[in-house]
Amino acid sequence: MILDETDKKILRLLQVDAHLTLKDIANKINLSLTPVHDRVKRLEKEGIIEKYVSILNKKKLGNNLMVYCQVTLVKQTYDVSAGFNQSIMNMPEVVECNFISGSFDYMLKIILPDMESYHNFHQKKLSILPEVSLINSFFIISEVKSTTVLPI
Amino acid sequence: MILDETDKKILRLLQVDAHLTLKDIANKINLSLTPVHDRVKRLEKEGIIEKYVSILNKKKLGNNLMVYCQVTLVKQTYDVSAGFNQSIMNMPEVVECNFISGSFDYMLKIILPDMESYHNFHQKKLSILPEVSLINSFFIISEVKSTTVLPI
DNA sequence: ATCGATTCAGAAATATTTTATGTAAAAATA
DNA sequence: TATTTTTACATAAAATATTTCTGAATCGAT
Repeated sequence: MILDETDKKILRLLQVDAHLTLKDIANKINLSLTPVHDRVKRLEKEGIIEKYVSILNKKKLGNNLMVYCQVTLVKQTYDVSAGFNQSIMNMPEVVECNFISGSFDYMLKIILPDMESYHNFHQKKLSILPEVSLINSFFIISEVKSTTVLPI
Repeated sequence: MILDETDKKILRLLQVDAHLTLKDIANKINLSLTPVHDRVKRLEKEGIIEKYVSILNKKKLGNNLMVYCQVTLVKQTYDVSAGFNQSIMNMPEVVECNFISGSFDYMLKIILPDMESYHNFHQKKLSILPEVSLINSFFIISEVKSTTVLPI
């Protein structure tokens, strides 16, 4: 699927604010409702637009700690890896998990209320997994940038 | 601000799908439109709901490479740090940047089309910064989990 | 030149959001 | 305890937004 400049303009706008109305978008890119509507629907159908979500404020929800965890598995076989993946999917505090090539196997990003919660998570949920051999934690002191916007 | 169970139910729904109508939400939590409307407006006003965004498909936009970069600065002074932060804010391929305590200073997450783009980014945009002393890259082989949903 | 496909505009129909009005229960005050 | 105030909710009407319909203009291909 080929995106023309109009598609890209729409995507750039919707990435930043999904609550813009079709009319808002139409005005901003000098078009009528119809093409904007049709294009958005097409972008949704094609899966270019995956979903619309609300971004909540971490701190106001009491989540004041973010941690990167480098995890090394006991073995690098498919079974061990699949078992680990499965466990991670059911951990809401793990907001990011990526399989890595390097001196460890996974990079995780964890969001939690405080250090006590992290201690608990580390001891009772992560290190307890049979697939996990080593955990290396990096505590985030300050968030400089965090965006869902992709370059288009 | 205190969130009751009804607020939390609304937030859980909107985090996953911001295109649910007030009616949809009202039905799902057995309420009428008014309280749902009023609560959502209050959550927006209080900043609990920060924004509504569209999530786009990386691969369909041609971004097939994700990299974590551990960056060490030349000095850990405020000025150097502030200069680095400023530069990062203007780099659309850097979707995440966090100041870290540990054996390096920053953890970055980069999204790009391919290795060639990364090579270019590394040489022409990142390592060229006067604040940067060392870059350590970890290439993501496979994305296991990536969510904007916070545990509530 | 004509046909078909694509892209867009305008308007009507439908659905959603917003506002207004009112009621009942709980909390606060006299 | 009685009264007032506040809070939370329901229903309905008004204002907006989305969706669908109809048709015109442009571009390519035959």
